[in-house]
Amino acid sequence: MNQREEGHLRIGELSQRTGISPELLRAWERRYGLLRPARSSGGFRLYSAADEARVRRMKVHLTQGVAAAEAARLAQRTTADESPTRSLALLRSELGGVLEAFDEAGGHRVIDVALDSFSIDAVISDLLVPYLDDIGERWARNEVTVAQEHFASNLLRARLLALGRGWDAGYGPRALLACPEGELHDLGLILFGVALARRGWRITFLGANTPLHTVIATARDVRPDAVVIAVTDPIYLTGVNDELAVLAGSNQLILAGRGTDGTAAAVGAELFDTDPVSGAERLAAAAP
Amino acid sequence: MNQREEGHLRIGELSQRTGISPELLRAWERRYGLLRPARSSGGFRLYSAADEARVRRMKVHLTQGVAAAEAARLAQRTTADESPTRSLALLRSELGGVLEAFDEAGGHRVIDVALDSFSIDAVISDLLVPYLDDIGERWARNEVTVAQEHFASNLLRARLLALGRGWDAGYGPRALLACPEGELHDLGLILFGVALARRGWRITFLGANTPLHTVIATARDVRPDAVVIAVTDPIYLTGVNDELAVLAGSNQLILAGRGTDGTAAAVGAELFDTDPVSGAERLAAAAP
Amino acid sequence: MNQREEGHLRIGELSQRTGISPELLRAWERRYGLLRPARSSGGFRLYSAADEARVRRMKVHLTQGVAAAEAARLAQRTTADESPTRSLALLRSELGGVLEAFDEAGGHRVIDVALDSFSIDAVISDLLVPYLDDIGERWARNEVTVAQEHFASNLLRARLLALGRGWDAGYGPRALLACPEGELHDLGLILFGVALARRGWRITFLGANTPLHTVIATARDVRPDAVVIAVTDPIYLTGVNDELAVLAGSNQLILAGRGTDGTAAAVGAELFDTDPVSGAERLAAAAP
DNA sequence: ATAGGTTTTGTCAAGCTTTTGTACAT
DNA sequence: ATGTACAAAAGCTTGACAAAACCTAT
Repeated sequence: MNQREEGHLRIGELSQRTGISPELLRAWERRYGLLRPARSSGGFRLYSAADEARVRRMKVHLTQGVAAAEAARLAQRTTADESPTRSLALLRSELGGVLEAFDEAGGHRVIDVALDSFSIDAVISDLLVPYLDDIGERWARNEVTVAQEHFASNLLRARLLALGRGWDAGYGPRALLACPEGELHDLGLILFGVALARRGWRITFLGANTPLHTVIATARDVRPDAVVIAVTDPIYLTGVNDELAVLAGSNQLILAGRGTDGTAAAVGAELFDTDPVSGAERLAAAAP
Repeated sequence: MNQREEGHLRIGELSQRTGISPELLRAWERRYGLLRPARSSGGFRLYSAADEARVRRMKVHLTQGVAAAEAARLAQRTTADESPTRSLALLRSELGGVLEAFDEAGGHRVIDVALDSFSIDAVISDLLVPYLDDIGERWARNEVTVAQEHFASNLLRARLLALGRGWDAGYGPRALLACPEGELHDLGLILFGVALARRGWRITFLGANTPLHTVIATARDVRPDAVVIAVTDPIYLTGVNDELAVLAGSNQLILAGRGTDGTAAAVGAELFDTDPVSGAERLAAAAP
Repeated sequence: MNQREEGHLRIGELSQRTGISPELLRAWERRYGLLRPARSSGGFRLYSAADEARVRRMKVHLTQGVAAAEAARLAQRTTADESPTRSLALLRSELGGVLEAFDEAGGHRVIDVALDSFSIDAVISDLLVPYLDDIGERWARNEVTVAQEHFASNLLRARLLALGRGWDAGYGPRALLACPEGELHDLGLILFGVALARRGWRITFLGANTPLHTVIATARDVRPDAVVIAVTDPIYLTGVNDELAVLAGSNQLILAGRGTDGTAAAVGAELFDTDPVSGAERLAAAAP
């Protein structure tokens, strides 16, 4: 919902659409704060679709005999808790249920609902990352088979890579993404890529199990603005400090994953050990 | 993008095509940067097809009452903004904007984004069906021209039939799909076919304006597990009760479309008056 | 170019045929270089059939309102790239070119073109399999970096998994697909899955690097009609004969990949060592 | 609800240049 | 056939204008 509230209407059009006079619309804004229009450079009010909806609700309440001040409160409140059908927490457990039963259609359905109701950032942070953490833990406790984990990963990977299609297009800065040799789990890296692409970066994706020397060569080739190396376990960074240092020498190098602080300090890389969305946000905020 | 990136039109021709005066086109360029034409060696403006599409989108927004400055912003955004995921509701209004501006590339782009981000079921239920309902209503209110409706229908039909490619193959039960004589709108039927094919059924598609005796003959031939007759208006079912009864006698017959309950009861058919995806789900759930 | 360079028309005749005055034809030649007639010994212009076609295209563009200078450019250009369909062989080298340059958009474009003009089976057999073989060989000869191979694989995997979306739905027999532990290349397996799904089978996909004991457990769970284990190298089948035998005991087991004949014979599995499409066809033909 | 001032936006005009079909002289 | 000339049509830029729509404050 961070998005640009669009469809900017001027007061005359809103008046026509809703049947409320401009004067009254201004009065409702002043008296009850019902509307909070943007302004044009010259000062004209510019209303969003949400504003229009609020006015309509206000009208409904008025015709039901509610007093204006109260009607305005109701009209606003409804906006606030216009909470999408199901919470992401709920969807997370649903996702686990269907994926671990090898139910492909069910998996896609849950993701459809999530993407339609929430921003991608939210879906990543509050559905996918928690679910992946969760399945990882349960796998460690032997509550989930490798097959279930594979099935879930493959479905999610397919879905996320489809979301990422075209992430190399545009004009923004470019990031080169890879997991080092041995590291086979690239879902976190994909999540990071999707979140970063949302912020206007272009992504060149090398994926799991990529020897660092080839990352170095590719970096020379595509000249990225940042190189991101992600691991799920610091073990995959043993013995590659030299190569990391080379990368850090000629690029902004980011190490993502828990337990990588030591290595990051040693080779002169930045450390990102939080969730993918925060990481993407942090990188984008410091953009060139 | 190898396509006619050019097709350079001069301002008079663009004016004729779009119905916007040359002066105004220049003003929009100067004031909002809506157009960025190339120039001939002598300084004449040379507009591309993308420019033309942008002008058309601008017009659409203007007729919807959006102020010129904002309309220009919206008209530009859809082309420029490759942003990955939006909600299906948002995509719906974008789809309307581009299709009603006769912007073919834009239409495909919106559908691409939708299919990348959501499953086909969701795209049908929450993007295409609502959009078709919407354009139907606005057509009834004379807010959309026949040409716009035709353009949109044809683009969507082509796209959906491509999705349906190969829907006759496989192992599942078979459905025979047709609209009766006089009924020219088969998009709903195609949507139903796509949703049903995704559930493993094989589809034999006869399409719009098919006399029922032809359907009867075909049903004898291919022996479908279900025959689906869809209409947008019950008027197309007048005077064919006998033929429908024949169909219902030897097949599972389904009538789809609002206002068909009377006929369905009279001839012994099942009534499906909800959206295509639910209908397909219902039929598939009751599978042989 | 060797073509009937003849048909030599003089300017009067060309004028009559095209309805363009001789003066104007000469003007177009002088001003835009639209025509490049041969000359008779006496200096008369002698036009070829290509010239005539160019004039006709020029006329078409003019009636569409394109300015003369631009119409001439278009009329000439269209001649040049009049290559409607490219062969899959040609597309293969294009695909290599773009993917190995880390050009994501280009990769998708090539695949779009291929899928637009050819069946999925053909695209698999004559574009993707040959390309993957090719890149494999060049990788072995160190002509391709690991990064290039990873980039290409990830893009193709994303695209193919998108094609496979929903492959678990329907009524057909079910196949359980996996690569054994250690085997990280699952693209061939995905190709097989796509080809099989096109034939009405349902797919449960476990993907690369899946220990066989978990495949056994999953097979008990989802009761597939066939289990497909694919490798790129028989080395990944060492030491798992017992588990394969268990699988073969309670399922139709298929081993896919070159060099697996020994193992297949030993454990009682079927051997598929041809391309994915033939394999899928063979399995589907012997369907329950 | 009105008054008095501002912004937005479509339109027009003046003076000059480019484009393009046709005509004419050699 | 060639080259030049020409004039109508179409465009360009700058600047300005006025009606409609909107603002705030009373």
